[in-house]
Amino acid sequence: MTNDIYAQMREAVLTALRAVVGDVPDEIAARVEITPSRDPSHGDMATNAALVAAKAARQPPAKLADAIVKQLEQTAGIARASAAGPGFVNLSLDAALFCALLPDILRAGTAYGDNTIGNGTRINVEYVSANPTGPMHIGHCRGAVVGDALANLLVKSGYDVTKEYYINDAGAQVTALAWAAYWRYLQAIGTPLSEADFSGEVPGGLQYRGDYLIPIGERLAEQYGVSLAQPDRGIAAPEIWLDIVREFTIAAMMQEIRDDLHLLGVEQDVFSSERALIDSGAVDASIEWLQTQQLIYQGVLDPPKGRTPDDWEPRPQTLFRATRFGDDVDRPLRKSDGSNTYFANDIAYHADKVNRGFDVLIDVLGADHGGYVKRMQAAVKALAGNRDVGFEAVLCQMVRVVRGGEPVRMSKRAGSYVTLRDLLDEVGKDAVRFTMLTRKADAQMEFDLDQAVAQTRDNPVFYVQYAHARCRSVLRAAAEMFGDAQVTDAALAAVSLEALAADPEMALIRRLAQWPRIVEAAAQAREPHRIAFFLYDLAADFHMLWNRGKDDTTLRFLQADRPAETLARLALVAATAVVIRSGLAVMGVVPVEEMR
RNA sequence: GCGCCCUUAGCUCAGUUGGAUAGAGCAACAGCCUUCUAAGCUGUGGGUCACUGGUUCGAGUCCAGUAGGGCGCGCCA
Repeated sequence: MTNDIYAQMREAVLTALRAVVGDVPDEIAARVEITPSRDPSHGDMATNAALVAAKAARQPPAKLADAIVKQLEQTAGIARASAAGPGFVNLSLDAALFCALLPDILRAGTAYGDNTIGNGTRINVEYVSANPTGPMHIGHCRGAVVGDALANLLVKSGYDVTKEYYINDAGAQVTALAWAAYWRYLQAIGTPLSEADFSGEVPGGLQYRGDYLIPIGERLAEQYGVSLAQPDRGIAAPEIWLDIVREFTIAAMMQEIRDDLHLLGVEQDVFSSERALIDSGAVDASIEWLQTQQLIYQGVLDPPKGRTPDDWEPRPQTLFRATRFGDDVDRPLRKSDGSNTYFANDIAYHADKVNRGFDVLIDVLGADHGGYVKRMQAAVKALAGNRDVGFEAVLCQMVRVVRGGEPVRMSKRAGSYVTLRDLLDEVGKDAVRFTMLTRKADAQMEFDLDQAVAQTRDNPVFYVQYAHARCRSVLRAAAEMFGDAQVTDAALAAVSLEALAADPEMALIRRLAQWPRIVEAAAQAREPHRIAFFLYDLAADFHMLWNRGKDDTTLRFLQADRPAETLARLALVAATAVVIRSGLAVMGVVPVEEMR
């Protein structure tokens, strides 16, 4: 179990509070917080205990704070306590208490920062879920990275996590895909049809004209010869080829998507197929079940207010009573022609997840699906019955790709980026992942190709990696000095740390001490980007300490004539490297050993 | 017209779930290489947290409204 100084101090403060006011009701205790001080002159951390307890205790906050201070002054590990402002209690801890963290970090390794707030809760994170109608592009990439990092974060916080991909392999889109692949097939066997002629025969016209289907057409030709076409190499009846081509193309696209995800470092546990769900009868079963709950009726929706579409006609549809669960309007499950809507399929899919026993379902979605969240929330509530199943959405805003300040067009022209593969080729997996996590998911972001590979401070990927490389560099040099056995994490966990006292050293240790609470808060808020910002701050603390050695040579890590001091500092360096690795692991980024 | 998200330094963004004097990077200016990597570090200047009210010990953070931007609004997925 992680040694969390903030959690320890919280207990100490609660004990002090009880000593002053007697019993503390749970709802007040829950509001007691320990936060790191922004201003070092306020000590190491502060608590709002007196402020939140004042009303119930019928004492002015400042007076209560004074009483708490008296108690805390007796507490082991607390060097100073003082009341301040409207009733804060500032705490300064013994340096030894902070230093005692380093051996814990070194022994725990990247497990430092793990917590148990998840308490084994079964949680399903669904992300990416791109339609298998083409290669992955940058738009999919952000959701993939955010979802994957979120899953890692939840694992680290003690949740039982399943990472899932929902394949939208049913419906009109994949039929259009099959037609497009069929066109490429006909081309491969030498059809006399022009593209325009062919397109004219396709219901809805030819979509998906990208080159990526050319090899699919060739493989179809290899495997099936001319058997899927008319003798004159024209269009055969769809019954002859549609199912075959559709299955073949979806399988090929999914393989490509999985390859891309693999290159991005994303490995999901479960791939669920919409088509399989439909074929199994699950969709109809879900609708029937909702019917038994009397949550379904035939009705006519009002047109959207103030914006009636030109072709609007009131039509009776099968509707789900989403309003009963907090949605704004009831939502259609069946179109006016009786076929199921996408929402109906999605209900069956989420019912499937509910039935698999998850306690929480998280969908990582593009922001253009934002309007979808309420109805899914309503559906999950209905499907869960008397069980308590949470539904949450993490919305990812658009990414605009720029190079040198100029937007990069999403066209096929040379030098622009269409596919995830191209992005990975230029920037690399680690920079893509890290950069995608340097913004809140629900804020629009600019992905600057130049910045992502720049070796300067304004590229956080580089800056954090550089800090880790510097740590490793020091440890390599130390191994020369002391021998390998002396500078392993295990050996450094046992060294005396009394020599650590300088301000920048203590600042770094205080930062390391915050790691567990950062992980906890990020997991609770479902905000993996906080990890990236923490690592950036941690790297800044380390780079600062490193450079202090320039002004004051006694602050350099390696002191040939003072081995005890050197070993203490090595323990700090090694612990810093551990925490950086721990954070990078959440982000799915590989730490570098040296810069080249 | 309705719903969701957004608006913080010249620019790009954080802001520890309501805490003390709102912080980073870039850009500007002034410094630091006899070193374990200067790919870095230090310092200075820069703010009506879009606006107006409200809630309370306390609001960038919560609520209502206004303005501006993004996304969405039955028979697409």
